[in-house]
Amino acid sequence: MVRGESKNAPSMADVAALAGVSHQTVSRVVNGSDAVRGDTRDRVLAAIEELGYRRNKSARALVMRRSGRLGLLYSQPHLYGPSMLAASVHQAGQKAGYDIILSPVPHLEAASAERAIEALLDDAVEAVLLGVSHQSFEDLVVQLASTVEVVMIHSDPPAGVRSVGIDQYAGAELATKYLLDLGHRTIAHVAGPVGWIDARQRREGWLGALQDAGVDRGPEIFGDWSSRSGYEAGAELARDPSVTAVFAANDSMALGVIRALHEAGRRVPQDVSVVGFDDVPDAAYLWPPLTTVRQDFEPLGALAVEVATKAIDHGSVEVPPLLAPELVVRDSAAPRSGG
Amino acid sequence: MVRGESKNAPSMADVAALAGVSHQTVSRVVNGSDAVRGDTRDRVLAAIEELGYRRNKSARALVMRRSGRLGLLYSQPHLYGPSMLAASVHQAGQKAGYDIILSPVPHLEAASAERAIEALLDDAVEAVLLGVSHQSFEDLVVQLASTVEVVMIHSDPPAGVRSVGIDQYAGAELATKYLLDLGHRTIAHVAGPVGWIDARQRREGWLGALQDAGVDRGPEIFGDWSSRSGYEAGAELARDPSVTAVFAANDSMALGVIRALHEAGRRVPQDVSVVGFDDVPDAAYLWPPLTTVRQDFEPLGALAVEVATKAIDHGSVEVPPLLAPELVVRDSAAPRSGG
DNA sequence: CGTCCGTATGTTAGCGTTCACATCGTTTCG
DNA sequence: CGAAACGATGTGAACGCTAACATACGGACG
Repeated sequence: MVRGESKNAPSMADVAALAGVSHQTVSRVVNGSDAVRGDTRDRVLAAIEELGYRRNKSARALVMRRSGRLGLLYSQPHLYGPSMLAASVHQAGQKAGYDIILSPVPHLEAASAERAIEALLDDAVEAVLLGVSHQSFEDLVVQLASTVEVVMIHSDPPAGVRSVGIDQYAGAELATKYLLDLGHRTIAHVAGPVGWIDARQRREGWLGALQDAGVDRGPEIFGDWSSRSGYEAGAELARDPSVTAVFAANDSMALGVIRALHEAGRRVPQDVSVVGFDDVPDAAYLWPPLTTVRQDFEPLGALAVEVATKAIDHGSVEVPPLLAPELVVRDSAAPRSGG
Repeated sequence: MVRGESKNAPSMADVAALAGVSHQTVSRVVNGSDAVRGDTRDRVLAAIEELGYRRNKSARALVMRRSGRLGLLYSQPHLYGPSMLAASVHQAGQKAGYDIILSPVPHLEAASAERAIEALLDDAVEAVLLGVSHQSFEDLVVQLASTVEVVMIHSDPPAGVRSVGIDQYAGAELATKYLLDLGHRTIAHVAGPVGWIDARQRREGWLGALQDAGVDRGPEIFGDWSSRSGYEAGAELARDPSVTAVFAANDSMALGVIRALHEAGRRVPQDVSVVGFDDVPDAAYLWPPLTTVRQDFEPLGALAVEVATKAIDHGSVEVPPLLAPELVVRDSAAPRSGG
């Protein structure tokens, strides 16, 4: 911007003066009231155009006592899932006429999350969407909910909390049953870190499917969502010849497992089958292409915004059914050989 | 939030009444003025605490004629780079006392980008950071810059435009020289799509390094950043036995290339070396681990915010030097065999 | 033909904050 | 010891908007 060029932004009064009407008429036009005669409206519109008028949201928020803003807190912005969630919430929010404040918290310490929530509250958001499905938030939510509308994005919400989610348990079950159907009987699990709800749900889905099939649980190793941790888990699992299949709690860890298996000379999928979770865009082009469980974040974000806006408007505590994930079969899992 | 529970949020006047002072004194305390006696300040602070008072940003913005907000427009929110950029800008902004409005545009059509910018302008951002290094923005920027401060995040900015960036040319040069040093003489390039500045710069870096070495340019194929397009390019390249090295313009495409090479029976790196760009977190755990060019988004975001705030405060048009990327050597590239 | 009503528009107040200035008590110093 | 200076606090107005009410103008109706 060239220095000194900008005069003060035009206000309704300026538009009104130019159009030869009162500021209230301008307000009516801007807000689409039908109590304005056609030619008056046209004059006002022309004045708005000429001055480049833009309604001042701060003034509006002040007098209406509503910010028109929704906040989304999300962790792990370096991962595909959270980023997509953010994008889809943003898009859905725009469509619903809300401004969305995206608040990524890179490292999930209680302190930084709480600071981020404070910032959101300072911004007077009308609802907080919590895209942080970590245990440490379950207490926080209750207290937060007394201040502002809250929607958790969560597959296993505490009772009475507004939430939306994708069914992580069902997804894990899908993956595990698939491996079972392929004839595998020792299916290891590389779990997400303790404390993460999705990690817990995926682990329980794995456990549940095994139990339903009457199959003993395979070894399990806890990772931290990173491919590095998957690699380390894979190296350990590779030493156990009874393991013919691995279900990893996300695609990154699955990819680390695959590398470790390669290095140990165990072929995927001929010797060991691997299934991931998420279906990141690259999953289909790994070597071998990764069989995984797809979650679709588009409808999730839209649903979250919908629930939030309903909560704001009617105060309803609606918990829509969990969205269903989907198994995407590719080459990284195959029938158990030599069985 | 329990319906009907909330009274109106407390205002300065409420705090003032409780503390037995005027609203102006409360204002002074909240803004850290030193012209308040210690015991008065304590009384005010206590009242703030008791009422859970929060300063109303809208009212403040209205009277100060400043929103205290910075907007970041970024495309490709599904990719690692843009997401990290967003996170780092957000963090740096917070630290600098600005609210950051993150505006991801999923599909880069002119219409949606322009709508996103309008939204940012409606939010009265004091500066727009443009994390969209696409050609189609170069015209837009000029016009936008007459309205609001603009900072491009861009490795090859138009003259006179405030910008920050990572040196894409240098990164590509690094990668190509490395392959050259390894003895490769036919180095193919899988380029990013036409129109993207980073794609252009990386391609030119490849070209430049070859030229400097007096080596003929290898085949080049244009992808679209996706692993799918990398796969398709790789399949084509695999048919050309003279190609012993491939430099892909990002890690996703590199990974697609590797899969295609695998499928064609050409070993990586024994038969063909592959180098990517970005150093996404999974790159180190692919099979084989990917040699790539790392860009660090942390300092980039911080720099962008710094330039923006300086522009707001002093109107300076500063263009700091491009940040240097770094070659990360892993296993996917090796000396040319049989040479 | 005067009254009533509906439609289009204008007027006033107030949202919660900051800024500029006014006030008041207390110290300082000739 | 009185005036000046300073430090702490208060008062009033204004930012740009919307809500509520007031007004003006016309046509319908008895």
